[in-house]
Amino acid sequence: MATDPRYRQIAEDLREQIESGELAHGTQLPTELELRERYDASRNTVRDAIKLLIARGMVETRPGQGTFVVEQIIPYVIMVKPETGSGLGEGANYASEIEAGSRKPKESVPRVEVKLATGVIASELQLQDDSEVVSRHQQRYIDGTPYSLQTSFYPMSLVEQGAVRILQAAEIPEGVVTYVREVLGKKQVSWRDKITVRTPDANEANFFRVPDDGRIAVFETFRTSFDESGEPLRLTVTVYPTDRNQFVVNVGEVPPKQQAPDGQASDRKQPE
Amino acid sequence: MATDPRYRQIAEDLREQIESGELAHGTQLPTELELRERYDASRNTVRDAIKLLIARGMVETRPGQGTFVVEQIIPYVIMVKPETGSGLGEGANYASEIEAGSRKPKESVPRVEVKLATGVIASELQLQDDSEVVSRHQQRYIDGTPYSLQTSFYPMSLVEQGAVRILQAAEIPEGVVTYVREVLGKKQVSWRDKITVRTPDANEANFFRVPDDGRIAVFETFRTSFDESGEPLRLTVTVYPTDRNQFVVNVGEVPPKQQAPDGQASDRKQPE
DNA sequence: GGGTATTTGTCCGTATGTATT
DNA sequence: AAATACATACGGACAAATACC
Repeated sequence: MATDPRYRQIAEDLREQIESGELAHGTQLPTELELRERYDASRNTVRDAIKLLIARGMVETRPGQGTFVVEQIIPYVIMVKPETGSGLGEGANYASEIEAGSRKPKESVPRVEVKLATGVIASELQLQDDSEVVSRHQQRYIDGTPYSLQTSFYPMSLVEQGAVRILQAAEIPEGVVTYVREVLGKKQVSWRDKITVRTPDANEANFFRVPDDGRIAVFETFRTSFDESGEPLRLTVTVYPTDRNQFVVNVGEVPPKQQAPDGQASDRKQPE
Repeated sequence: MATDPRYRQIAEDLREQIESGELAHGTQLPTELELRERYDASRNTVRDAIKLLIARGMVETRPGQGTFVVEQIIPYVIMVKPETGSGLGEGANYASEIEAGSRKPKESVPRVEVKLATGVIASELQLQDDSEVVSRHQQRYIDGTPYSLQTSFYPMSLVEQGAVRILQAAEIPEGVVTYVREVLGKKQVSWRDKITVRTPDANEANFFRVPDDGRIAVFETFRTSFDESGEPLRLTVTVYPTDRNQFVVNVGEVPPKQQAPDGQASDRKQPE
């Protein structure tokens, strides 16, 4: 068997030190020059090893300071399906999807635009390509840290039928879904969530304060909501960083979970 | 404003060519030497630009051949919640979670082990640390390509109560859940799914045939199933590559989706 | 604020190895 | 076997960010 390249050997050695706890979370690694001497390799080779650990999300570099083992992140929990009993079709205030606790959600004033539906938007809302839709975009924070970017798309027909407040660039306190139900009698009775993962674009990387080199992916969720007649009411596209979020779906009456800080990932199994 | 480093400028230029369709999916980029001349930069700088595009999942390199724009992948759709009407608690045969069509699922013979529960496993199954659990591990394929790695953990108490076939290293055609219901009368009435994303370990990267540098993440899902008394029956941990899978959750009566190949991601919105 | 030392980031040139055709 | 193209590794120079005095 071929021996691993030098930079992989070095990365492997550092990885073991990190996983064994020898290098604790948040502590600084030896500098590149020290590692260069320790492993008797060139600085560039050491840097290649570090790049590998960065790609695996184990360390981060801070120019002028050094290289550090990343801190553990306690993930936010996103409930896809509300607890049974809380009833469907609320979901206007996203605070309900956040685990209770000391966490304080905050959201920006929506930016409202009228656009032409294309691609996924048209297809999910079952509209012709280039139909008009209203787009409402918000940035959301928890405890001051960027949490998600969300854009909801509504068919323009809702506005034409009288739900004009959808066009207002202001929060709709009772929620758009409640508003549409009150004005038009259209009730959201079901939805489909699609959860995908991709690399963030430059804007998203900037907002979430993650590196813009694609090494931290984002969840992109598509929620298409339907009324009783099966007609799509809206499409909500939400983007979350994968490094601090997880989704939970409850099916049936699930017993409440006693809070455990949820240690590390499971020990994994090898395919023979 | 500071100008971007050369390698980012080059990456940006190539990115635009790819996204504009000038460089179609599957086509070869100019070689490093050609790019070196075109951009009047060193080969190492060109390589840094390509590394950025690799991290973003836009291109791949093949030694001896060249650098290519990655092909579009048509994702598999994983249904988290079965269509209403299909009843809960089947889910033994995972084929049901795959979209119908020409796709042929296949799974390996389970590897069965008795282990001590630790961390998440103990906590999800509400067992003491170091209690015994039965682990059943399988590799699953669709159309011959690696699809997921799955390990289910069962409390040893199920075996002690008489469900001895859980220990057999062979498929249980009717499904373990059905078997447990028939033998012990314990019925799976609910479950909780947790969906997270992380980088694959070496074994997973090898099985899924993705690069082992962490640039393609995996979904790791935890499904904890409960019986009528709220007692955990099993924990199933499944790992899927994020580059070819997506999750769909239906809540309420969702109208069937007319099949559209689901073009590109939504056009994204900028945080002011 | 300024100056200096430390540390990582960028960019270059070169040589050699390995995979593929 | 030869040619091509990417992978690894080295060494060097300077820039940029940070911390400290």
